[in-house]
Amino acid sequence: MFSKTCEYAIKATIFIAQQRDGITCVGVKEIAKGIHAPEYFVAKILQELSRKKIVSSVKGPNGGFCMSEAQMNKPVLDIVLLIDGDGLLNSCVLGLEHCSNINPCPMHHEYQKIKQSVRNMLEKNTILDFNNLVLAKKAVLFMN
Amino acid sequence: MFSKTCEYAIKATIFIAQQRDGITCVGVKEIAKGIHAPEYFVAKILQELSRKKIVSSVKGPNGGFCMSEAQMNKPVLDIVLLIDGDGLLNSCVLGLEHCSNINPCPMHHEYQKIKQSVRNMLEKNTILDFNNLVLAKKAVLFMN
DNA sequence: ATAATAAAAGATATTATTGTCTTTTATTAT
DNA sequence: ATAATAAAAGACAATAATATCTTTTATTAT
Repeated sequence: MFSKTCEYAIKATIFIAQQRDGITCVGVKEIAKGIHAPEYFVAKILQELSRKKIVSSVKGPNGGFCMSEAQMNKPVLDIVLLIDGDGLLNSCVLGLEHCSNINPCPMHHEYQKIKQSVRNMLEKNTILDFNNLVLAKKAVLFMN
Repeated sequence: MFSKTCEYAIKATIFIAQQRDGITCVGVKEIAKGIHAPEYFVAKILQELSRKKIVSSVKGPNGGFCMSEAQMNKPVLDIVLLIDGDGLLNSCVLGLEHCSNINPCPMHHEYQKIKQSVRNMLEKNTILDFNNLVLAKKAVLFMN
């Protein structure tokens, strides 16, 4: 479904959103531990997320990553589009170049429904929504 | 969604199913052209499909690949499970090891619905079903 | 029987993804 | 001002996915 990079990106943002004040920073090390992901790799991903303003970053002592309320209220779709592109939502499930309603691949119509429900679920759920589940201990970001 | 290998596998079987008599063989070259896929690569994939009895193969002159009625009536899910495994249907969307209803990742419940509709669509549609669309010229296996 | 055919099997090459390490730059506390 | 900190940037390494080529084996038409 998602690339590993995208999985880490989603989990990292949900983790960062645990600091609700929008000011307190979380370092890469802590994030990597909190989502059981390779530290250097999430560092790279966070660079990209920071460049594209999905998260904010602060250098130096007490630095790290944080998110404003506005950033937390973005749909998870934003992250997916940034990292994996729109392939999941717009590409043909069988890889045809110009698959469409009028010139479809055999799976096109069946797959349209699924695409739509994927888009819908990524659009309607924000990073904050998912973080709320974690804060309420109704969901986790890693396991042993 | 699917790996390239899996996309080719699905398209190749749908293409082979165009020979409805279950006897007439189609060669790799023709299949590769018919689905716009690299010849040697589909050859490899067809080897695996043949080994697992998704398709039948015949060596020598007039040889190639064909499918019996029983084979055509298998759900596309069989191919997906063989090539990509059950990750799409059983793995956690965020990559957690033991994600479940009682110990879920934040996206778990939302994703369950999608997984279910993917499984459903792969289970209820057979290779023959999709081939019917192609025969009826209501769908294509390649584009220019 | 023999030559031609086509898949099976095995080996190799290329590219993309994932993961790691080092150096540089900006910030902050002292 | 300076040293310590932590992200940014760039380079590199390992692995997996995709793609290609060669040799072997089985089959069939002659």
